[in-house]
Amino acid sequence: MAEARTTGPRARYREQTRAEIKDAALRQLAEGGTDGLALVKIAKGLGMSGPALYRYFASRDDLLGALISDAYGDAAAAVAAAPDPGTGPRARLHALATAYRGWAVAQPHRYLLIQGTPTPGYTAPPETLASARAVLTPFLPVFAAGTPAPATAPVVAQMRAWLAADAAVAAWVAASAPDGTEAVATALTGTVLAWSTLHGTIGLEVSGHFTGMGHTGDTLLTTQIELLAEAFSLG
Amino acid sequence: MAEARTTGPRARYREQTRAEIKDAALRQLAEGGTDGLALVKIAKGLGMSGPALYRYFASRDDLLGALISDAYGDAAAAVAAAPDPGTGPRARLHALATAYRGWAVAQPHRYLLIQGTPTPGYTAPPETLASARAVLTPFLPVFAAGTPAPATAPVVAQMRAWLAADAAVAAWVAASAPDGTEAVATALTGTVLAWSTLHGTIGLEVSGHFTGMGHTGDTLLTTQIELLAEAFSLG
DNA sequence: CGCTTCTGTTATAGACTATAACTGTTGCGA
DNA sequence: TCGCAACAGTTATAGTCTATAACAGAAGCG
Repeated sequence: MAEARTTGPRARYREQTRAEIKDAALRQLAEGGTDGLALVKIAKGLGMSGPALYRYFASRDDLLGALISDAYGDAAAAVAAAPDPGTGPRARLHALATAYRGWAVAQPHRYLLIQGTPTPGYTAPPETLASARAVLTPFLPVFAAGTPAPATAPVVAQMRAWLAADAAVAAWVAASAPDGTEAVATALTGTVLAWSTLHGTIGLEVSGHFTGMGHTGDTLLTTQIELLAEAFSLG
Repeated sequence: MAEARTTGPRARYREQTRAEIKDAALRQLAEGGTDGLALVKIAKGLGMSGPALYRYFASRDDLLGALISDAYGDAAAAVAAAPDPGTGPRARLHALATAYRGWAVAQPHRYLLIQGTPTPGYTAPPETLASARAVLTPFLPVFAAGTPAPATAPVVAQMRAWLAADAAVAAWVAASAPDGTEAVATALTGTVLAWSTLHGTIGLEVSGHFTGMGHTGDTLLTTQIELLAEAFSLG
């Protein structure tokens, strides 16, 4: 391999082929789950044979990692593209949550990719962690102006400690809530709670645990988010 | 196969071997994840060779299904064994939630087994669904006496409709909250919200998404549950 | 006491990941 | 413009794993 070029016609063709491979992989993923993803089948589908794929992805895990990274990026874009109703943070929060759920429900297999843990000892590469953070970034300003309920005090305290210890996180949050340390801690607290709430409703829905039950993921999410908005007295 | 006997020394030996296989499988699962589970390795570990395992489990999926079913049963037992502080529903709710999280954190691989979706089109067998329901049963009476916040109205309405349409669910809930339809709908609403909350916090924690972040799953869960208790005005 | 059922074996087919060794092609610079 | 180095693709092959087939021995039940 040794540091492949980044420009020129060859690099362009290479990127295109990588994209085609990922497309085919996503199609397989959509119907067979992670187990259904077989490199040899992808290759056959693209008219090439077996080992040729290894020119583009070092291994099956490498391909999966690329798909995960893409999924985070795509999810972050979907959330970032959420409309701002312009009627205050509460409506904005609902818009963000709806956008995230909409993305997840439209492509469950990609959400499952994000949700899952490949292997117990696995730790995501830094680039992926940054993408994961990007998904949550739009939530920060929503909570910055909120007033957290007394029950959230323990989490707020932990967030304060985290912000003091980790400069990178502090910088990330401060960019979205530049109104002083208290607002920063509040923003981070609300965002983490929102993250957990989103994962609770969407994760269960996407995993099919709601089928045959008398409620929709839509209603459940809206209600949970509304409770969260009230806990922060959002206007 | 054809309807194997259920008593006698042979059946007993069979059950013991099945248990040993499942034990070995869980050990593999704990270190290698679902992908690390290889029937041939399990067999080697038990001193038998390869295909012998198929006398006890029809396939890899069959073994995984048994593990999932066991996990649900074990989780339900852990929740059912949660202590009752005796100081009202709010403390009881915290005790139930803590018990569930404790079980999940102690054996993450088994929680991931429950959480995961084997394949997109997969639907759990009825026996497993019943076990899944058993996990939530102790939560029902906690919410039966609560007063749901206005924001939960849409979910309550859907629960009412579900109860009216599905007699089995109605019977299940009524056994834990026999005070009339309104209390029944409230109990079911609270339980579903609690389920979602639990999955949100525990799922993220067990999947390792909290590592390096400045908060603990413990604090986050307690806070979320406290917010839920307030939404139902639990005493 | 013999037969049937159950448990285990080896052999084997088939799918898949991954590497090795080799061949053809293409773009880039001297 | 021509040569070569980097690259894309091939077949062959090793190794792992699931699963079935065919067969051999042992245990229990009537």
